[in-house]
Order: sequence, then structure tokens, then C-alpha cells
Amino acid sequence: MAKGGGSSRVGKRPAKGDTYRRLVDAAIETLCHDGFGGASARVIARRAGCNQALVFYHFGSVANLLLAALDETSARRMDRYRGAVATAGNLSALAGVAADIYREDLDAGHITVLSEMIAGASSTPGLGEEVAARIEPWIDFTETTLRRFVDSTPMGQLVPIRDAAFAIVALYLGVEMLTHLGDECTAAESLLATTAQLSTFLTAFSAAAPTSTGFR
Amino acid sequence: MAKGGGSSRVGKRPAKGDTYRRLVDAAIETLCHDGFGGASARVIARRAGCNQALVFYHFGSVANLLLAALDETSARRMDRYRGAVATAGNLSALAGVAADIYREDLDAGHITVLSEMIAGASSTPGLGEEVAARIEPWIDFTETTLRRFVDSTPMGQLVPIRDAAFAIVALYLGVEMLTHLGDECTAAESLLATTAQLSTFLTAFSAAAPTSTGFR
DNA sequence: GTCTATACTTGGATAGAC
DNA sequence: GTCTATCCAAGTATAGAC
Repeated sequence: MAKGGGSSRVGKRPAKGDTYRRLVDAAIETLCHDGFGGASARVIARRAGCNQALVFYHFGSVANLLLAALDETSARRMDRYRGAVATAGNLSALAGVAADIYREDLDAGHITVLSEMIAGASSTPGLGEEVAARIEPWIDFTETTLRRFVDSTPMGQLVPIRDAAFAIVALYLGVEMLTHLGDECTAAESLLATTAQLSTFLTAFSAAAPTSTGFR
Repeated sequence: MAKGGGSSRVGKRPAKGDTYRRLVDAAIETLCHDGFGGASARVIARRAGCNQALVFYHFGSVANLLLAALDETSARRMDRYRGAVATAGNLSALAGVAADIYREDLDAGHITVLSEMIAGASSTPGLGEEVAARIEPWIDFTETTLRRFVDSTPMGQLVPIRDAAFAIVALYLGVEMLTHLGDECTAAESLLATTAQLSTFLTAFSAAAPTSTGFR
């Protein structure tokens, strides 16, 4: 609301675009590299190459800057996921695409930002609700994506899709946390391969089984 | 090593048992209630009803106390899980038992301690390895438990058990984090119910299918 | 073993010069 | 918009009295 106002024209950036953006990027990098506990105004500002006071000038508080960082990565990744998922033809292909993008995420650290914010929310009053509101779109996205592939198959009757979407998002987060603990990247990689195989099986299963299994 | 030494007899507690234990319990409660970021020596000591300096006298550092807290909950819960899992006869019953104990965990906050420690490890140098070493037993436990029920079924050939164990632990963590964010306890509860149903289906599937599916 | 007192550090946040 | 300077709160850790 206060942002964007001032003495400049509408279409032109009021010079906000420079350090403001650099702070957001620096916050993302800091969350990935030093975690929520290490993401102080001073550390972030140093990485952004500016003064610590600017964090409060632009965002009012460190927590707000961190939320802006989460918004930024969320938006970037959501675009990427939407685009990539659109190219998948069946459930098996979807799993393959999801695995590829997930590897991108691990590399770029976008899921790391999310999990750090979730973790940090426990010790920062009021942050939990804000973070929760930013996760819901991901569960929704996962749900609609799943429905597109699964709703017409027997699995659509067998498994509550909303639960499956929730579980998938939770699994992503859990794998991320465990992966960033030690050097067990092999475990995550192995799991991705397994998931790809399983989805191939499920696709075959869905195609072979009758439209309704009568189960449940 | 330094603990237990001093002027007292072997079988007798050197009065260590009092505040030492109270500090560990207070650390557990603090991790659950205030998160890793809120678990300072001062806050924990206040909850334990003693002085802040005793944290450093007994444990040397806050991080060490937190690790002791993790060890304590881990040991308690491992006992409980082992005992409960032993009563399960098939995969479906196992899922039911797991769901029950998981609810206990959510209530008592034992998984919360684990996830907070994982999250906090990102911003405390050297903590990651310690926490990782304390998670491995849980993956091992999950793996051997799974094998006991699944190894002789077609699923044993279809799914790499180690991956499945890793995924289950990751899922537990992810669900915990999402649950403690807002008041989405309903989502976790719904997921537990779904899992119970699914495992029933899988049990039936395993019984009906031939010993080897020839898949993979 | 436990407490008080204290040294030292870091972090959030604001005021005011430029 | 950006910087310097500063205040204040909170945390880790140690020394020393009891």
C-alpha cells in the first residue's frame, strides 16, 4: 500500500526496484544458507550489500522481509510447476515431471525457504498463520493436478484426493528437511526413482482395472 | 563421562537426578511450546524452576541440553512404538496401531521435538550431524518393521523397502510441521483414516495376488 | 550443586544527517 | 533512499560466593 507511492510516474519504478529486490533475493539466499535462525537483518543486509536499517525502512520488520521472500519463491516456482505439469500426459509422466522439477527445487533451494519458514513460525508469534496461508495454494494446486489425472480412474474412488494432495506436500517438506540434514541426498534421489516406477505401475493398474472397483 | 563421577556410591544417584532431569523435561516442553528459536537457556531454566547457569553446568551448552532432550523423547517413544508394533498381526493392523501411536505423539509433542531440532539444525553449526545420527534408528526401525509384514508379499518385490521407510519418516515429519502451523489438525486426522483404509486394501491385494507379479 | 553478578555478543528497531 | 549512530532487549557463557 505504501509501496509504489511517491513522486514518480505510474509505469516507472520509483527506484524501489533496486535494493528492495536485492534484499528479497538476499533473504532467500540467507534462508537457504543459514536457516531461519541465521536470517537476521544484519546478515541479510550484508549479503544484499546495503545497510541493516533498510530492512526496516522497506519491510518494517525482518519477519515481513522473510514473508516477501517466501512470496517471491512461491510465485516463481508456481509458474514453473504449472508450465511443466501442463506438458504431462498421464500419471506416470506427471511423476517424472514432478521429480525433475523437484530436483530443480532442491538445487535452487526453493523448498528450503518454505520449510525454514514453517520451522521458524513456531517461535515467532503470528507468523504461523501467514505461512499457512501461503502453503494452501500449493495443496490446492496439487489437488487439482491430481484430479486431472486420477479423477476418471478407479483410484479416484479409492483415494480421497484432498488427503493425497496434503500427503504429497507433507512428503516434499519432510524429504527436504531430512535431505538437508546430512549428506543423505542419495536417499531422496532413490525415492524419486522409486516414485517414478510406482506411478508407472499405477498407471498400468488404472488402465487394466474396470472403471469402478466396487471397493469402499 | 564427567557425569556420575564424584563422591557418591555407584548404584546411587549423585543428586544429579533432580534438576538435571527437570532441565531435560523443561527442554522438551519448551521445544514443543516455543520452538527451537524460543528454546533459550533462560526460558528453559525458568520452566525447570532453576537458574540459567545450571544449563551450562550440567550440559555445557544449550545445544547439548536440546540433544539430551531429543535423546530422552526418542528413547521413550521408541519403547512405546516397539511394544505396540509387536501386537500387530498384519499390514492393516500395523497401520491402525501406527495411527494410534502417532496421535499419542502429536498430543505429547514427541515428533514436534524432532522436527524442531531438524529445523534448528540449519542455523546451528555441527548440530545437523548429531540430529541425523538420532534419526537413523527411526528409519532403521521403520524398515525392519515394514519388512516383517511386507517382505514375503508381492509388495516386497514391487517397492524398495528402504525407500518406503525413508518416505514414511519424512511423511511423519512433514505432516507434523503442517499440522502445527495452523489449526489444520483435521487434515492430519483425515489422512490417518485414509491410510488405514488404504492399508486394508493393500492387505487384501497382497493376499489375492500371486506370490510374484513379475513386475519390475 | 546452586545461586548472583557480570562480561560479552548479537539482534531488532528508531532518530537523524545526508 | 541510504547511511551512521545509538538504544535497548535478550542470549551465551564464565567467575565466584554460598
